[in-house]
Amino acid sequence: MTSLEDRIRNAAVEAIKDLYSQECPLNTIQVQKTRKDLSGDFTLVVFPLLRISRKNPVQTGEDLGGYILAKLQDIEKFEVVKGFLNFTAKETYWIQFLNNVLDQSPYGFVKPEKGTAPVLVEYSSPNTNKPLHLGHIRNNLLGYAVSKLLMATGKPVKMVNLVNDRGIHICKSMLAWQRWGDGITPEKSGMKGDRLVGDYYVRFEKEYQHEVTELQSQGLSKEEAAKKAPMLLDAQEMLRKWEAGDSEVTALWEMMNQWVYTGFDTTYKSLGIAFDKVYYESQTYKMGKQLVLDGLEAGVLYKKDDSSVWADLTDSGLDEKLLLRSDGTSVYMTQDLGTAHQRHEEFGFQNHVYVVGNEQNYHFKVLALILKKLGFDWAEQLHHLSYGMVELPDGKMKSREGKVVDADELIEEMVENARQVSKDLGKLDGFEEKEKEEINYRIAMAALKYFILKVDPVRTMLFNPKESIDFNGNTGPFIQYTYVRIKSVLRKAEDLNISIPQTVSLDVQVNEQEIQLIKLVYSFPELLQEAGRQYSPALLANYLYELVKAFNQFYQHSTIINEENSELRGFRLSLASFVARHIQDGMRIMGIEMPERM
RNA sequence: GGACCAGUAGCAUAAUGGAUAGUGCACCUGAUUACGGAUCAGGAGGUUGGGGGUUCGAGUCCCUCCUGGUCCGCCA
Repeated sequence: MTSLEDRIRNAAVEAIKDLYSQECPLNTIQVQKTRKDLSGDFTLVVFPLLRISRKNPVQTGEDLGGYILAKLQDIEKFEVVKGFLNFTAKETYWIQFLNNVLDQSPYGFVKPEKGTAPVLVEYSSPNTNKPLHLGHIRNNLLGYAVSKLLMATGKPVKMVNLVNDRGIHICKSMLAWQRWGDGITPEKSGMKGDRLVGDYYVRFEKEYQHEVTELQSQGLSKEEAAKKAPMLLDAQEMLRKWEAGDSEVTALWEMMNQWVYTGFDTTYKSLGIAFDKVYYESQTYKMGKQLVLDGLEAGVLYKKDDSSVWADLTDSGLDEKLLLRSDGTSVYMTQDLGTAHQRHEEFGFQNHVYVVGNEQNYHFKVLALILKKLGFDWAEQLHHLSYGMVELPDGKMKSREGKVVDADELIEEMVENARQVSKDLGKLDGFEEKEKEEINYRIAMAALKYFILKVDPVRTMLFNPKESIDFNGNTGPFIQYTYVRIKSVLRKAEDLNISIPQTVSLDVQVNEQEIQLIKLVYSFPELLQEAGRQYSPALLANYLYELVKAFNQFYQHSTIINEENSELRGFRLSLASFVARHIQDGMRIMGIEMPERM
C-alpha cells in the first residue's frame, strides 16, 4: 500500500499540472509530519511552490488543499497556516493502518534480501594487555547495535573483531609477569585473566618510571632516559624474539593472551555481544606489503633513499604517509590496507563499517585515499563510524593515572544498584533468587546500554555514574517498565478469558491518545531506515522513548480491561499487545532484553 | 604551525534548511483507596559560544573569531 504521504505528493504534482499547467518534479514536494502542537497529520510545505503558482502562500495552499482533499478519500480536512498546508487524515485511516500492521512481527523490519553482499561491521578491537573499560563499552554497544540496526533494515551483516594481540604493549605485560609474577595464574589468584595481565602492564609502567627517574638523576635528559631505560630495551628485545618466533616467548605470549581472551569472553557475555569472525593482528600485521609493492610498481607510491615507501597525499591536502619502513616491514596503515583488501576478496562486502573512536579520523581518511590510489573503487564503500570519547564528571579517563572505569566493575555496580531499587520498591518480593537476579541484570543492562546508545555517536559524551543509574525519565528501565505493565494487563486479560482480536473494528470511537500512539507507530518504518542510513541507534532510542511516553499517556487516560464496550476493549488490547511487541523488537536492536515483571 | 570534530536552560540531551527550539534530571504545584504510581497532568527555566552572510525561511549551509577535544610517529 502506498503511504498517505506519497499519495499526497503524487496528488500535489497532479494538482500543479491541472491548476497551474506546470510540470513539477515529485521530489520538490515536501511532505512532513505536522508539528504536534498544531492540528493535522501531514504538512505540505507551500513556500517552494510559490514560484510555480505565482500566488501568495495562503492562496496556493487553499488551491492545492481543495484539489487534494477531493482526490484522496483518506483525508478528512485541510487547513492553511501561513505557508503550511496541513492535512488531517480520517480516523478510519489510522485504524485501518493499525489493522494492516497488527500481525507484522517484527513490525517495520525489512527482511534481508538473499544473495546480496554483506555489510561488514568491525568493532570492539581490543588490545590484549589490559581489561576493557568504559570507552570499549561504548564501542561494543555501538558496534552491536549498528549491526542489528542494519540487519533490521534488510542488510545482511557480518560482525567482525580485530584483536590487537601483538606488539610492545603486550610484551610489557609479559616482561613484568616474568619478573614479578612468581608463576601466578588466574586460577591461583582467583582473578579474571584480563585483569591479571592488566595489573602487570601497570606494574611495568611503574617500574619503568622508576628507571627513567633513576637515569635522569644520573644526568640523562627525560627523552634519553625514556629511550634507554633497561626495561624498555628488554621489552623491545622480547618483541624481536617474538617476531623471530622464539619458542619460549611465543609460549608465554600464547598463555597470557589466552588468559585475556577468557576474561574478555566473560565481559562480552555480560554485554551480550558476539562476533561472526575474529581476526588477530598477529596473523595480519604483515599483510598489505604486496599491495604496497604493486602500488610502487604502478608508480602511485614512491620510495625514498633509505628505501622506505610512502604515499604522497599532498594533492588531497594531507601529508605524506609511510607504508613500509626502511627495513621493509609493514606499519599499522599497511596492515589495514591488507585486511580491507582481504575482506573484500573474502566477502565482497557492499559496505565496510569501522566502529573506531574519533581520534582515528585521520587514519581512516588516509586509508580510503590510499586504497583509491591503488585503484580499488570499493574504497568508497568504507565507512568510519567515528564516535566521541566518554568523559567522566571530573574529566577524561586516563589509563596511566588509573582513572578508568573498568567495564566489569561498572556492570556489577549497575546490577547492584538495580538490586537496591528493586528491593526498596519491594516489587520482586516472593520471587526466586535466580529470577530476581535475571531481572535485576536486565534492568541494569538496560540502564547502561540505553544511557550510552541514546546519545548521538559523534558526540563526546559525559558519563555520570549517578545519573546513568537513574531509572526514571528517558532511560532504559522506564521503557522496560512500560513493557512490563502492558504484559501485566495482557496476563490479566488472559486470566479473564478475554481474547485479543486479530483485527479491530473500524467503527470504534478512538480518543486522542490512541490516535497519537498509532501515528507514532506509523512513522516507525521510515525512522528505522533513517537510523540505518545514519548508523545511529540514538534515533531509535529516542523513538522508543517517545513511543512509551505516548503509551503511558494513553494508559493513564483510558481503561483497557474494564472498558465496557467490548469492541473498544478489543481495540485497546490489540493496540497494547502490538505496542509491547514493538517495544521489545526495537529494544532488542540495541541489545536490551525485556523482563516480564520488574 | 596545519587539519578534523564539537559547542543548544544549572546539568544531560533532541530537532530530513521549515512554523512558537523539543525532552529528561534537578526544582515547584496537582492527580491514585491503582487494568502495576518505577505513572500521569501542570509550572518555572533559552539571545542555540560571539559576529557577519546565503535563503521566502538558519540550531542546521558559508565566512570569521572564541572555547574545548582529537589527530598530524619508521607506535597500534
